[in-house]
Amino acid sequence: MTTQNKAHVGRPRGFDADEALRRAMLVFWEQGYEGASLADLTGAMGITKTSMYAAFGNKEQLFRKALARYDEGPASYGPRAWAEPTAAKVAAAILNGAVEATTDPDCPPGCLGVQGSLAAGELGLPARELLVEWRNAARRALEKRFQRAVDEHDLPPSANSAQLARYIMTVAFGIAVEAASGASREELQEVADTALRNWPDFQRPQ
Amino acid sequence: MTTQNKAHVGRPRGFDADEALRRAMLVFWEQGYEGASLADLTGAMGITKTSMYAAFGNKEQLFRKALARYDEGPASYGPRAWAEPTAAKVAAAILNGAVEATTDPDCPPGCLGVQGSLAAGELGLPARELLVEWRNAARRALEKRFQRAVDEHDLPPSANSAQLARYIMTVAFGIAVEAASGASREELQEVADTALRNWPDFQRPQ
DNA sequence: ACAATTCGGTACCGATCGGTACTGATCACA
DNA sequence: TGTGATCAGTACCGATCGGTACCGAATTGT
Repeated sequence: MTTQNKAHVGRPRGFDADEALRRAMLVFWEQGYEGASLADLTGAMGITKTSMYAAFGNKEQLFRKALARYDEGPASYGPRAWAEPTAAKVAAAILNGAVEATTDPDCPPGCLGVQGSLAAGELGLPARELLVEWRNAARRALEKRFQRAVDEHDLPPSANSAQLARYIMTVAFGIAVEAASGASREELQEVADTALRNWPDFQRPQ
Repeated sequence: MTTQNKAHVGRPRGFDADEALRRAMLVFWEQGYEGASLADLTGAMGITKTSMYAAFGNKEQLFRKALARYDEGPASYGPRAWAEPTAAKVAAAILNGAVEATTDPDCPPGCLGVQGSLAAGELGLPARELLVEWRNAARRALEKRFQRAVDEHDLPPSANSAQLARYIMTVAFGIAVEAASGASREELQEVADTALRNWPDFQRPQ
């Protein structure tokens, strides 16, 4: 029923569930939730439809687990960024991480959390709402980190943590769109550097 | 065969092709190319499947025409922005226009050129590539406008028109993603204002 | 050895996909 | 008023959609 080991009765699983999930993640990443058929998924996972249903539940739950896997892997730069000592370094780590992750030659260009399901028909609505929440959760976490920086006098008292977080996330998501449009890592790194020049510390008085 | 008037023989069309195309555009905008079924489209257009095929060709051509309609309507702020007298005003018009268009209460949130097809399966590849080209064409037009500003000494000689254009387009596309995530017009206007503060004229010497 | 249990695979489910042949009604032109 | 062209609609096409029942084979604890 789950991917967890349970009682040791019966025939053991004949495939690597983690590796299969990783491959499913790549298919969702490249083709989106609605664009990835079960035939595409199970073909890439190297298992049959029945094995997929037994191991992961159904397509929607497979997508949820693939997104969790994405969080632990390609998107893990996010939590690492929040641990940076200063808000400026946090912002730089987010954008640099976004550039790297969206242009990783071993993965599809772009971001699963963006292109996995940005618009969807009726059947794809749960996946779309899952990603909306995923993106907003990331933004709220960044806002929280920036607010802490204000409280610690790392950012000036005039800084608006919600506004800064939304700006950084907007650039990060825009980088993901540009990567999906074929932009290179170098080109997107310039975008990230340009965006980071617009930081409160560097800002001239209005 | 086309939406144009031709010879005046036979029974005339019984529906407004322009209005039908507008409604199809809204469906593609909200549900994406793959998420919009022919039943969804023809239902919203108020016509039958045969009428749609006779008037627009097929689903892919309907999408192309819906995108052209999007260019003439909701995305028409782009060419208007390029006509602004200075590069700074061009950039502001682009981002302000993006904020308005992606949060128009009469249209789905976000941008058809982004969420219409950012990732796709095999059947949706033509639509995806069409939008990749659409986004890159917009960026190249903006780059051209900025290069003209450099030539006219509106922008400093050190300005990199390609880099600036990609930065502005990245923010615009990020705004579209944020709008699709539920961000309000006011919140996104702050993002646009923040991004515009990062303009060469305002930049402190490095 | 036996029984319990889970495996992976085939075959199939009803529904929907994009697309089309055909039909009878409806119009413009002569 | 013919007459021919085009309309909108019904019915249907093969293929694929996500999902499931059932199967013999394989591996476990007893």
